[in-house]
Amino acid sequence: MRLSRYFIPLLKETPSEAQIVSHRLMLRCGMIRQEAAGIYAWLPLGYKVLRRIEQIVREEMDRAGAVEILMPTLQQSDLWKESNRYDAYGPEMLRITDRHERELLYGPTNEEMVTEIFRAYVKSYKSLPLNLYHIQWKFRDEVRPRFGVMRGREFLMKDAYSFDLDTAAARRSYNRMYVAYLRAFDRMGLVTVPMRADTGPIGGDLSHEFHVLAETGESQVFLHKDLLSMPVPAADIDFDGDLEPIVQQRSALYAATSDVHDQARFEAEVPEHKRMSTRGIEVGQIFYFGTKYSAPMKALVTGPDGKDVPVESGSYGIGVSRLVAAIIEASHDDAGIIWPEPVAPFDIGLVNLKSGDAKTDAACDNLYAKLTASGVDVLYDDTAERPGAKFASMDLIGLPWQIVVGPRGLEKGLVEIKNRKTGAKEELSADAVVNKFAR
RNA sequence: CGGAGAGUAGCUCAGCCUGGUAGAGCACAACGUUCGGGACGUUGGGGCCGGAGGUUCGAAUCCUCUCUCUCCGACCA
Repeated sequence: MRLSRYFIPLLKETPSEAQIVSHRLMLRCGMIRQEAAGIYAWLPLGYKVLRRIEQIVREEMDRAGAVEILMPTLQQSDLWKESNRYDAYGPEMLRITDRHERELLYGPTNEEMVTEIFRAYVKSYKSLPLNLYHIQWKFRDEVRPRFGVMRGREFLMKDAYSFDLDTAAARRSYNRMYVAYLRAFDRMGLVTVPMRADTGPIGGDLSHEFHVLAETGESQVFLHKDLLSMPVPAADIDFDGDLEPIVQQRSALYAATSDVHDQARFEAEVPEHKRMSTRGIEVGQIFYFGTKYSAPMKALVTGPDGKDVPVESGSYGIGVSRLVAAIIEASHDDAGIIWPEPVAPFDIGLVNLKSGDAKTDAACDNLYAKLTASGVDVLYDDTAERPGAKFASMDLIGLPWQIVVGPRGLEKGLVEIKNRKTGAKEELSADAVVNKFAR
């Protein structure tokens, strides 16, 4: 993409509303624009990152055997009355009345709707296990939205719902999501720790929150340090196999949010030099809640014994839009964002140091064409800005690599490549650069 | 929902106390000089001062109401 034809409204100054680094950087990079409290428009750069994160989540859900659907943002109140949550959910639920005076709501979550879909079609244990998920905008009318997309009212969430005949099978479904989450977050360059957690208003018996450790996190967390260096299951992990050991390996080590933290147990179980207390950003949560919805909503399946039983369920959320901010919190420096390669909005930034100079333009255009043709996503700064400004902008945007092309290097037939994370620079011929990055 | 604060140019803010025809820096446009880590000069465009009412000869400024946003606390992917 040529910068001169793109839309990245960079800001030199920090808008006054931004309190945390990710919010500040997202605004300065022109990734998002606030349209109302906790409601954001996603500008091209932000939207690209959002989609890349979404795609990783999708791939890992699919790998774990979940099936993607798309449910609407608006729901009728009837279903929520069936589960008795219409009143229980309170003012956080945005309620809307249509022209026929029907009560609608902007979905804060989808247990009811997915259960309705399930019960309409699935009657036999032979159709199980089943896991349906979607990636859709949610709305929760938070009293106090803040920190940009970290705590917006409208947010993009992946929510999956598992259906099983009995608790043992439900546990296996839960484990599949547990492992899928470890993999998805790892692919985004994040170190996350699953923590035993409160089940909150959604309810249930078994729940883990996945936290990214960061100073600006909203939750206080306590954990065994070894959890930070646990191996993440590889892509060829057998999701039909026994995943319990993977879950147990982590569950054996103490990790809890302040809601369920037990200081005495923490000190008893974790040797002092392994204790860690810090802040965490919750980027995912998984629940097993049994028949909480299937029983009142009569989502029954017939078992091998011919008897109808309410289906055993769990729900599994990932805050996709929150992850954009969480990744920035976890990966930045004074100059700007440092994108992990898998979620970077572009693979490479190409800086033309002397736009308008025939030789430099030709060299850049040539590099840009070759890299693009070989599948590399390049942001090509072909503007007439001064070099200093271009470097600052590129560092702010934080693409993993920068290629710098100027007359001085071209005299020697070389261009410079710089790694954003390490700052390491190297001079190479244009052909060598193409070879290095071509897919 | 309790407490605190802010709405003036695209952004950051001054002006308000003590009413008198709206300002700065950055950004934007033109020209010139520049150009390897956020250049400089000259000129120019841009704001019914969040909205409504009131006081006054006169309101960004004083009063009342209202809307929006931000921060601190209790709740949440």
